[in-house]
Amino acid sequence: MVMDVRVRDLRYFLAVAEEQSFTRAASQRLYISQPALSKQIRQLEQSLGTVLFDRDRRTVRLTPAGEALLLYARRLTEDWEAARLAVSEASALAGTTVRVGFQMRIGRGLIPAVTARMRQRLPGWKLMFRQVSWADPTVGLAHGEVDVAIAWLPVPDTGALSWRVVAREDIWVALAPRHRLAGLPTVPFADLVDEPFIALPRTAGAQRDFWLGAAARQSPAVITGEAETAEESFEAVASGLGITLLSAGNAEIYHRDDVVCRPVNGLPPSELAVVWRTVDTRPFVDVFADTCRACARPAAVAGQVGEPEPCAGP
Amino acid sequence: MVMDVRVRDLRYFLAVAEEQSFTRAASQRLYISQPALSKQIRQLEQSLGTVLFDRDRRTVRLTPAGEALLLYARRLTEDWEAARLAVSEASALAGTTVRVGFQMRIGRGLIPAVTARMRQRLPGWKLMFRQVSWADPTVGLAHGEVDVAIAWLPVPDTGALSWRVVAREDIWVALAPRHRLAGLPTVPFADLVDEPFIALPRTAGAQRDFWLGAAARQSPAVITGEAETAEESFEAVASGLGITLLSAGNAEIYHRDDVVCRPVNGLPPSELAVVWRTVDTRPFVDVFADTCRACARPAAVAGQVGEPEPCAGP
DNA sequence: CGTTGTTATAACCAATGGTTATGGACGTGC
DNA sequence: GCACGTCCATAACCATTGGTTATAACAACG
Repeated sequence: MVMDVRVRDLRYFLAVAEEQSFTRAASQRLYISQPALSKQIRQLEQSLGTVLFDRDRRTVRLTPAGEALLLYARRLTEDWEAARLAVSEASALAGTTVRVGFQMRIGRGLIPAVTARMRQRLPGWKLMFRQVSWADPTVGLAHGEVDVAIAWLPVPDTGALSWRVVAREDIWVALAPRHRLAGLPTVPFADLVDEPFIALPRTAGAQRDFWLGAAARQSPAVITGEAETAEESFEAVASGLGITLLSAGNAEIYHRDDVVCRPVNGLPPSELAVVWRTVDTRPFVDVFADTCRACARPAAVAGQVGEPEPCAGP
Repeated sequence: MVMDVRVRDLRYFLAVAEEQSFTRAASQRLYISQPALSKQIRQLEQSLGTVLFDRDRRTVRLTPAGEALLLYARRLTEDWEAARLAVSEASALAGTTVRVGFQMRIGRGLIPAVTARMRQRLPGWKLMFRQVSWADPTVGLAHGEVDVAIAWLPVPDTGALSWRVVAREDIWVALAPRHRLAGLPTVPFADLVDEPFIALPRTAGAQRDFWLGAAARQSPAVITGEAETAEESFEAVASGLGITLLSAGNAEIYHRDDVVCRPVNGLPPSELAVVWRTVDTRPFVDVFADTCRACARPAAVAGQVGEPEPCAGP
């Protein structure tokens, strides 16, 4: 029987070895419960066929077998870290993948069209999609988790990011079916200003404000919950905890029976854009952005020339 | 997010890289289904944030990132193998663990008694138990998987193994509840000779013969199934596929409602022994064997002086 | 056009990895 | 001696992961 260790098992082992305590290693280094750690170490011992720790009620000490594993555990975890770095570098240098960040489902036929176009313009390249939480307003661009992003504006307007609009849509509101406004065909935003809202995380910045309708407010919104993903947001709405704004297209894409979506009057439309780091001169980034724009609906891009526009935030 | 790879993931990756085919790697190298392999490689790619294989309907080729991982994957799998060997050697040399092999549950109060005694005689040592299949008549001793074993005789009588009897028990038979002999208080073996038996694996050798009642047979047994563990054997008996012999103590230990056990007349008793490699001079092996004998029931060891006795095999 | 071979995806179930609750052993302080 | 706190192990339970079979889509070939 070949026992295939997981680097995490080795991290667990190292934590216990260094802390000399299951409880402290679990709670202070690994952030798991003590029984989970006890169980994992026991399994590792059984797989290896030997005891790695001498357990005394007061102390946990490495056995000679445990000492032997200690050296290897350190080496293996370091080697794995080096492997990940090598893979990341090779990927970036060889450039066969475009990593695309997104916060909400893209839909709108955009990705199939872009994928087909990219296949012609950059043969052999692949698109890899990464969902990023609303907590990161740069949609993974700031820390290089992705190469490009498909994001709802506004994104941080510091000049670090550039974008082109690929869709423009009216604002809708998501309500619980029993909400007093659920029966209206259209909802004036004035009727929503005092409603409890489900907000984006604070770190979302201007995006949070936009989706609270800040452009049409004179005072802060009433916030009864925060959500990091659209899924979390809809769950909160369905439970009656609050309401949330969304684009018309997303009202359709995220349709569900336990949430009612209605058009809202009195708010500026929302815009979906392809976003990239301004300093990123890698050719595939341009190709991707151009391709997205070429695949966008004509009405969405009229009048937008790719320059950052003033933020409507408070 | 720290991604903790498992050596098995790397083995999967290496198999695909070398076969250049998911289907062949899955079925011929890894013995898993193709979709499972597809899913695991996809997950590895997502965790690393890059594509490792360019997939074409006809071929699977490594990307540059995949090539980078290839080197590390080989190194990590080799390092892990070296780690396991180092641990095994350290364990054996340092000697803080007695690995005890067994094929059937030991019971009979033996292990608690032995554990307590060993704690006094070898402070700091631990017992680690390994269940070994009936396919290995040496109960893990031949290949060094264990240091000592608690096994039902006969074990291979080549001189390589030594043993001391710790329990002696009459033979019982396990029958399906609806079996024609299930209602008898005691069953003569003559009534069982033509019954279909569940046998031990062929590789079990003399043990297989013993538990088919070879000592009282003139012709081969009728065998309708084989089992590698007691659990498998009982399942087959309960399903009506055949019958099996067992010791009196095990009839009690393995009691279950869907199997009837009855004493058998006409067969020599069975013997449970502590077994070790004759050439194994490590002191803890002697200590363990002595301790087992000291804890055995007096009636079991009368007349047994620890020498290998003639095998009753056919 | 039909057949074959390949990888991906879906639905489902088994196995693994986590949680909280509890137990037993030990040490310390009163 | 008793009460309490600390520590690791175990049990019961649930969520997540890893496997299966079935199926779909696509490309190549005859």
